[in-house]
Amino acid sequence: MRNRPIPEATVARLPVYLRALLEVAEARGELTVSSEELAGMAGVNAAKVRKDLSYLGSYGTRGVGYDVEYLLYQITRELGLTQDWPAAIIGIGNLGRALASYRGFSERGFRIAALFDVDDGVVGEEVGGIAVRHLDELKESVVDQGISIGIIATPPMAAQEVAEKLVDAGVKSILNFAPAVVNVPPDVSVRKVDLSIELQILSFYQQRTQAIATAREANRRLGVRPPA
Amino acid sequence: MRNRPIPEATVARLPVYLRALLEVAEARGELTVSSEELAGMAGVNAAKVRKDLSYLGSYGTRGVGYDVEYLLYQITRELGLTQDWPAAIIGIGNLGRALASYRGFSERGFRIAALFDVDDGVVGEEVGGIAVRHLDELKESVVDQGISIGIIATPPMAAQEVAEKLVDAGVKSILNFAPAVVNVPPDVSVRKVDLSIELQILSFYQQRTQAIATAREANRRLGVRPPA
DNA sequence: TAGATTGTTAATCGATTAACAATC
DNA sequence: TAGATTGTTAATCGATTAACAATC
Repeated sequence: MRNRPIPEATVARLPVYLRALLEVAEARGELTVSSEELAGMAGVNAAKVRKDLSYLGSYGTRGVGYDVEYLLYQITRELGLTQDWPAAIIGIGNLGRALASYRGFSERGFRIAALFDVDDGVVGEEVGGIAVRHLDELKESVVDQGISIGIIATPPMAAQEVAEKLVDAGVKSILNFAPAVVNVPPDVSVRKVDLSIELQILSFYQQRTQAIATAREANRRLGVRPPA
Repeated sequence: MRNRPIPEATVARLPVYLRALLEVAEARGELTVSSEELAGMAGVNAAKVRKDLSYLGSYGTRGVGYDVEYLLYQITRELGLTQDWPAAIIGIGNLGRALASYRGFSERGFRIAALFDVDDGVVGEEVGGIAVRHLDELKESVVDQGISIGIIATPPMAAQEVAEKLVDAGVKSILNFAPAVVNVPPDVSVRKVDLSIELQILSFYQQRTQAIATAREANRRLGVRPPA
């Protein structure tokens, strides 16, 4: 099934399959991989893997599996990773610094091309081999360096303003680490990573787990047996 | 509607409403807030807000809206944020350090209670006011300090082993920053934050945006008019 | 009462999954 | 051919949304 828009849920899993395939390719020996194996590595079930991959086209062989190299290439291409998307980080605080020196980005083919801040104590400093520039130079830098991804690592108050500057400079993809919702035109993609929210969601499930454990303990004391 | 399990999608949005409500409460003046306002701040639609909040119980007043303070309390309680869930970070590299000194956690009520690494060059060092201990002391520390959340910030190779140690120590909630899938028993919750995967997904949408722009440009040149 | 806004229903949409025919 | 595994169908499930009666 070609040329149908790929579901969002599938897009979100493609990078997971990609990583699993890279692992298989590294381990060598195996030239093909089954949906069952891939599912195990990705932590999903095999039907989902096959359905997801079917959106890219019919790249498997019945009775055999998927050619590792070929599938790697197809997913890489589908995700747009064959192209260079230089990124800029705005807000060079603790988090911005960690992101700027995060090895994982360059390993996965993403190039941090510029850093920005508004604090004169930070502007000019070199972080991870790149000099921090003033936010006022954002637009110029985006155009000159062909930056296509903006990574917001500012305090929440500044996030919306920075997002607007990025949009004004022509950036169409934003990764937002600031604990704030930013509003952008519909042709701009924003993904939000909020560390505190992740912990808060975890807190909910932790509480639930504990409630279950407490109930079980109460039942045990009362001599209630759980259903077989 | 009480005592129905709250949908996962709703749980994931509660922290967003919480943040919006905190903003409203800070701005004062307004003692109540409508689903419409809340939706605007959270970046969702009003029907979703009302549906989500209805899972917590009927805490709104028709024709008036939601009492800000009361709703704040209910969401806080529902998420388990009235309790103390001490967290430990394992892997004190760049990311681990950033997380250890991340203000957002303490602001949102999460306490980083312990840090662990296996590198003798790092063990003993103090990061964000806490001495890094050796991973071998994990279990002891988890029990002594009542740690209930484990934050994995190790290289991918170590992630599974660390997850098992956490589970063995009795931890039921794990936040995994390592670019690897970890397998845990079904009673343990894992949330995964993968910075590279976020960028890869963004790359897909960036590519799509660009493809659309290119197609539009081609149409323009050919004199094709978009449908009104 | 008139206006505002919730809580809930029901329709719709999208994602998941088991099952199996197709086919290597 | 027999065994293995894909690709696709169809059933099911869960999430979203518009609409509106209930009610402040």
